[in-house]
Amino acid sequence: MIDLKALRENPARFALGAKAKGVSVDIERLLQLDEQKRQITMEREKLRSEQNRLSKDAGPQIGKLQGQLKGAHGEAREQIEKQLEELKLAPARMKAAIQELEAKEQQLEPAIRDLLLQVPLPPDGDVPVGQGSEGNVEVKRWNPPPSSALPHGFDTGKSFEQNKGFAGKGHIELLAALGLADFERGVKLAGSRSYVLRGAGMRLHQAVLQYAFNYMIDKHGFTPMSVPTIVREETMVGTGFFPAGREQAYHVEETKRGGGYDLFLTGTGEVGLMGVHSDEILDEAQLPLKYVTVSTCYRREAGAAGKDTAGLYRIHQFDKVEQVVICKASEAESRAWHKQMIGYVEELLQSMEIPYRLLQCCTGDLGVKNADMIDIESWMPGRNAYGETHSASRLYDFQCRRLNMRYRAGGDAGKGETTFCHSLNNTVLASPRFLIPLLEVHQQADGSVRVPEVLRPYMGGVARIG
RNA sequence: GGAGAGGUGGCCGAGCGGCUGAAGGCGGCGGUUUGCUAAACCGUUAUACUUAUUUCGGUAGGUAUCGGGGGUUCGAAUCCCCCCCUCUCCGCCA
Repeated sequence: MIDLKALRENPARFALGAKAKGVSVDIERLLQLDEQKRQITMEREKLRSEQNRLSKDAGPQIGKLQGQLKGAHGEAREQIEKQLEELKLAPARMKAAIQELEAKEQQLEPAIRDLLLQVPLPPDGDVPVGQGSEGNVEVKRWNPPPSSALPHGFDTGKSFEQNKGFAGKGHIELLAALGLADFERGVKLAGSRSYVLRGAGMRLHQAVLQYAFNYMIDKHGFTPMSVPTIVREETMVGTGFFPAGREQAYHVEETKRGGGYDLFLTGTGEVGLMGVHSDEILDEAQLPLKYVTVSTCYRREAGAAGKDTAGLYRIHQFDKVEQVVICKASEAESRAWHKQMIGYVEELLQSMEIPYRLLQCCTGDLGVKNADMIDIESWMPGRNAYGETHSASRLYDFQCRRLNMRYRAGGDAGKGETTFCHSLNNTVLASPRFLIPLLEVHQQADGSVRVPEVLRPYMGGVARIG
């Protein structure tokens, strides 16, 4: 959520930002409604203030008279009753007027909130302008140098055969040949875009996840977390996935069964990690919070019908190691963390000798909550193309404002202003999608797949699949 | 699933129709004292929205907030209704 005050002061900035992102939202109307509401609120508060004053003046008298009333009879009683009536008259009249204004406010509120939630965070000035993914800009490319695993290195500018001396297979073919996955039975169980991993396939899946998870904890000091993957609507709204991404989430309709609220399956561990400290005021000294989780992710893939239907690329359920950083409200710090979080992933990919590139996403590809986003794409020989495996976002206070996550300057419950935190997130590793580059790049001429050395401890020492 | 008890400021905890934005304690901050540390004492210490003013750091005012939402009342932390959450006991259970 953006700051409504900032919007009032500089509507053009947000209008341009929305335009650059290709998001249509009626900012003009939002400002009008906000202005209306504030007028009404001011009036109401004025009345209320007056009422409070009257009440304070008349209150003790009323109390006294009511006490006298108990022992009074006849004419004296009538006298007191009359006085009471008079005393109550003025504040009672105000009450009606106040309630009327309150009703008006309550009419305006949902509309304002709906619109406000839709206003995207404007992209940073240095983000290239573009319509969609075709406007993204490659900023870096890394190819593995020669090594024992890849004697000639791997150059994504050349064909697979030129690199490795034989014609490679795609991951679907490899999975089938090595008995690592079973798509038919997956579909039988759970419908399209479902799969079963088996044997070394499942083991490799777990190995990359564990490797990546431990890597963030042991090498970079992230705090390991397990967080809910089935959450309340407030958490989805707070983390910025709703309302815009509502169609992407599986919806568990508990209210239909008599429950008090519905639940939603999360499409990323980010939701749980960011939700942990919602409605909290953290101490400045606690920051930055560096969290990593590994969790199952559920995505409806609505609107992706017909896209990437085969294989492990676009599936409804997968597992992901996700990192988030919650830091102080500082653009410089936010930018520095972004670089670091990307750096961790680069290191990780390099350790597994997977060619990758960094893409600076353009304005049209950012989504409502990001000021800046870098996608990391791994080389997928079967597609003869890079495919997105990671996405690193910088959100400033957009998410923390929605989540009401603040910190107090000056350390342990000390004095100081409260400020919304800044947040960032990045994939560490998502599997089984990541098995695509892993299997395809490391396949051998004999049809087997070499397991990168760093993964072997997680595979019971296995060096080769098949 | 059944039966009970509760949710009050950063934390603990009192209040159970007006004198309460809220006692007391802890913690934090400032000060006094003091070889140092500690202790003692004094002061101070919620958040959001909003208005006016401003030498843009403030200053003065208003409204709201005692889990959330509604209601009763001239007036609600306090009474009533709905919801959410926590705890205890029983049942079921990976």
